[in-house]
Amino acid sequence: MTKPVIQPRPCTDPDCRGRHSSPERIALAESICAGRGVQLTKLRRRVLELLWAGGGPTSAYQLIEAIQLRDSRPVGPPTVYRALDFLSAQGLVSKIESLNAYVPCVHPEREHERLFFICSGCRTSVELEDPRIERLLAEDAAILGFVATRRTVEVEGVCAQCTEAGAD
Amino acid sequence: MTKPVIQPRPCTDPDCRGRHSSPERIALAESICAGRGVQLTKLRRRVLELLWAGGGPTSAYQLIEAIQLRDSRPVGPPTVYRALDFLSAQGLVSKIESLNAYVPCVHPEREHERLFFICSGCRTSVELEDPRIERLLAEDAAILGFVATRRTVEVEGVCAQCTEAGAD
DNA sequence: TCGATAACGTAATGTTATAACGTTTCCTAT
DNA sequence: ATAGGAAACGTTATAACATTACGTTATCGA
Repeated sequence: MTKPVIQPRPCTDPDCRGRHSSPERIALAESICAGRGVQLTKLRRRVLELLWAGGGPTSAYQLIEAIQLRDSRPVGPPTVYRALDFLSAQGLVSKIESLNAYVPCVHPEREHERLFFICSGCRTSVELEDPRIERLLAEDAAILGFVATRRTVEVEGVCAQCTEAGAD
Repeated sequence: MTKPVIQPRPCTDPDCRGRHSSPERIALAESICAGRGVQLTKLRRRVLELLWAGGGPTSAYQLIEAIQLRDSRPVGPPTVYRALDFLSAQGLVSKIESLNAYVPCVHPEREHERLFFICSGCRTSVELEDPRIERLLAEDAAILGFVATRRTVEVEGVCAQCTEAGAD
């Protein structure tokens, strides 16, 4: 009886809305890092796991707490921020600027800019890709003669479930 | 010999890129607040002036310093943050989330969402309106059943002048 | 001019992020 | 196997951003 091996695979559903198992996404991160010759160290992996476990945008200091709880050892802010920097650089994590919090990226394998819908009711976020918006932003940038390096698109509001569940 | 009176007037150029005199924009803010029956107090006005004078996204603590310099009196963070809250609520100021800094809004008279192009070379920002992007975001939100209350669209990069002036 | 409300002052504190520097780990070439 | 170097991590301190709580002053309508 062998443990079932988790196979990373690219997601081809443009409308999946982030519905993936986190072990599978971690495995995908492993394989992406291996392919690039960069190290997904124990700490970096732990941070990524905690972000997946978080169930929503998680602050750096929440991660610090969580690591201390789970690994029974103290970690300083720089340690966690470095891990977040690495994961961001690899496209495995995004910062939600309007919350000063971090989320795991659902589709690190895709080379797309992401937009986020953030529910103020249940404190969750949904990641989306919309090439049309990317294109318009690129167009506007071109008109200004502006060379874009990073995009932040965040929409705050109330998700369908929270709207149903009653006024917020 | 009378001092020329500055008349606030709506801007009809969709492509003005923020080219307005700041006294004229302050006058416009006055008239908007008067029309709404809210007070653009001395402090709030001073904060707005400083943002116009800043020449780019300005942090709350830079504003605190600037007020102390200019008015020779101490102000605490809450004082400035309250003024920023008021100005934001009136659509006179926007926060640049990716910089934790604030900019005066060029077109408070228009009821549009704004997008910002932020140059990492000269530390300036350009405000733009793009109804097409607004529309796509609304469309995506509708698909998710998401009720949007606030949008943040920020593009970081290098502006035309800085690109010309040499690599950044 | 009284009372209510909005605006502001002040002290303390909470939250987010980075600088600076030393130690460990890991890989590579010999 | 091992010396050298780079990458990753640990630790302390501090910088930067933001809010809570509470008291005082200003403003405005009845």
